[in-house]
Amino acid sequence: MPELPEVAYQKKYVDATALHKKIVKVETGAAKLFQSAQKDFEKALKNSSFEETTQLGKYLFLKISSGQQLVFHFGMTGKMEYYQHDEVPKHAQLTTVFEDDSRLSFVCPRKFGKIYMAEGVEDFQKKHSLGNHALDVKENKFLELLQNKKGNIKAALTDQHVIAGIGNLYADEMLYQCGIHPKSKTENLSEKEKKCLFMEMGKILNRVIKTKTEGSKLPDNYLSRHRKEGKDCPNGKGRVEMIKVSGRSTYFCPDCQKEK
DNA sequence: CGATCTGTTAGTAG
DNA sequence: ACTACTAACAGATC
Repeated sequence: MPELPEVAYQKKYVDATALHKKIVKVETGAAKLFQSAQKDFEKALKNSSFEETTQLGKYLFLKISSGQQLVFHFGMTGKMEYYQHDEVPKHAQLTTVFEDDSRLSFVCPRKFGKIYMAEGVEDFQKKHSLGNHALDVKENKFLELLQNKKGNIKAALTDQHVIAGIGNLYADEMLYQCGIHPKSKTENLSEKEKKCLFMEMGKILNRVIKTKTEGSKLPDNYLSRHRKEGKDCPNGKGRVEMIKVSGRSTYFCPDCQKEK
């Protein structure tokens, strides 16, 4: 569940289900996800409650009564599950049992996720030198960030130290919508192209958040809906191709996106 | 069976 | 110091 829109959905989910309930019991799963001792998490969470949530890129913060922040990174397969029964879901890595006997689990089958305890959001951001939340970045700042980036544009867009929240899927979408080849050097992009990327970043992320919350579909002219080799490009004549860029599978239309 | 998947990070080499 | 590429992590799904 990993890029910014999916995490936004998880935030809404937690807000709607798990706030302000006293935690009476804590259960932990695979040790490798925990970035400090599991005992410390149990100690901090027990008899506390979740007060509010904050999102920064692909990270979700749950503030507990002490002011500390429980932080989740969803890896590739993490998600939150709230439920009333006492059968713990498969691959639950952290489960908090509330006073009313309902539960919230962080479920993560592939165990690529991470769980931290932080003193504050800004503190955490600094410590991990994360960029700002993609939807909070202003156009000027966006242009400035791309100004001195070497390498291909896709790597720059998905670099969490530059901007937090864009992953493989929506980077491809942004590049497709702007007709930019994913291997184009960032320094070769025109002002117009960079401004297009900025605009599409906001448009796409907000659009995806909306579809996740409403359960609706993305527009047909989105590449995400044709993300398979050989599929017809929604714009016309091209066919979708898959290449590796910075080690990641990258889908694009060679007809709409020419390399620079 | 093998290929693929929305992510990060350590290691290596330049 | 920065940049670029690779492997590794682990399970589900097609």
